Amino acid sequence: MKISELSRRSGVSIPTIKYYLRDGLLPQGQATAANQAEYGEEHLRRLRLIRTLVGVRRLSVSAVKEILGAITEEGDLHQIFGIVTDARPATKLKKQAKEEETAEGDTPGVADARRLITEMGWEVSPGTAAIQTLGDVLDALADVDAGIGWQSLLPYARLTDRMSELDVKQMNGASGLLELAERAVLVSVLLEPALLALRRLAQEDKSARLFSGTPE
Amino acid sequence: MKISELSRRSGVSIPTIKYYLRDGLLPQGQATAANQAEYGEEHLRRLRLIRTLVGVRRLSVSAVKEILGAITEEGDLHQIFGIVTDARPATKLKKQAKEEETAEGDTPGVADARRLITEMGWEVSPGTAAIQTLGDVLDALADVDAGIGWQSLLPYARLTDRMSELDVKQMNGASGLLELAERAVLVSVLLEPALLALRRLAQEDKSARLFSGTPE
DNA sequence: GATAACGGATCGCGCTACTATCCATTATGA
DNA sequence: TCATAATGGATAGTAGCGCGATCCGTTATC
Repeated sequence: MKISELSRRSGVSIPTIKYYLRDGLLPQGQATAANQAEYGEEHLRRLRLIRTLVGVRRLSVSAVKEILGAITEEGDLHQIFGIVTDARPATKLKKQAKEEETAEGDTPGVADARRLITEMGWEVSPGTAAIQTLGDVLDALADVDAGIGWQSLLPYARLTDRMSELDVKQMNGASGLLELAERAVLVSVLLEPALLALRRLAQEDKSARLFSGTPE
Repeated sequence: MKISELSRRSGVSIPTIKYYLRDGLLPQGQATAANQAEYGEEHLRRLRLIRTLVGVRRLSVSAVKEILGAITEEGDLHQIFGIVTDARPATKLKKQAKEEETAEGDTPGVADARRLITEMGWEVSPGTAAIQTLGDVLDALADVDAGIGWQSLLPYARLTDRMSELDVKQMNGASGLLELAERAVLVSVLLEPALLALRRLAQEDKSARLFSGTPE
């Protein structure tokens, strides 16, 4: 398959494919001459996966690159889950705002996040990016004085614990290791917007029953 | 309070504050002269909320603007929830990819999303953006042949249903209507990255127990 | 043997979220 | 009182991201 066919079958323009090739998102095809290369079905699968993560999940190209790197390097599924978990969604902000940003120790929020993890009995690697994310949110909640602390998140944590059991159940039925890894990415990453959408729908349903038509 | 004090107390640079004022994210201060204006505590609160949504939740400035508009316009809490739910997180993609994008009817995924909502007994306005989001994910799952359909999402939906009950419980204790609306935004929007982080931590825990050290 | 497609590289573009600079005006303090 | 600094308002510039457009010399195709 040449690049034009790859473009037609994937619906991705040739300049975009070239861009992904340059950036290392998509592996180079088998070169047959100085200016000819052959692409296979794996390239098509890859390309579809990339477009799904970028288009639907709205990950940055660099984040997708990290995830694809994790898939490609051989490793057990737990390692893949770990790297996928660590993949950062977007760019960071500048400094300013607070000194805590540059401090080398844990922020109060991160300490609370670790408390929550201990309370749940979860065993996770202590440097996971998710801990930082959770800590950032707890810091922000404290900053705006929302009255929502880590204990308030415990019931949420119990629900996500059950969710993750569903997640690992979705992993059955994949054949090869590569396919299993791709499936892990889909379940872990692509389901995220779906879960948020489900929560918002459920919120709308609940808020209709409780708050509608009852202004101050 | 003048702009320099607002900047110091919020940690946001003066040019950025000016930018938010221009963009209508932050209401203008009370003008006391041609080149003097007075800002109050509400401006400080607003600014902190903006920085939280942009910095922690990583919403785009335009999305934050929509949400703040929803807060400010008087309305019942259910309306606010609805508008917050509809607020789009990022920019759209170009066309191409599939013809379904431009089709005016529902995609198969959106139809499935509506089936799921019916099955859950949820009552939501039929034009909610969350339905589209959910449909997009279902379409993407079908495209990559993941074997995950709307029925697979039912157990997830039941968990998010319980989550939303927690969410509305968090709404207690706010005094004014404005404060209630801000709280709704925090619970609905700011908790999203926290929930994803919790799910990832739980996934790492579960995958460690099930998959670690068992390569092909 | 003309034409089209190929790969590879470079340049440019539209968008976002700011940042920097300039300006005339107004507060501030020795 | 008068130099200095800060203010609001406007305009212009910036960095990064995700591509698209174009040129190039080479190679398949009819």
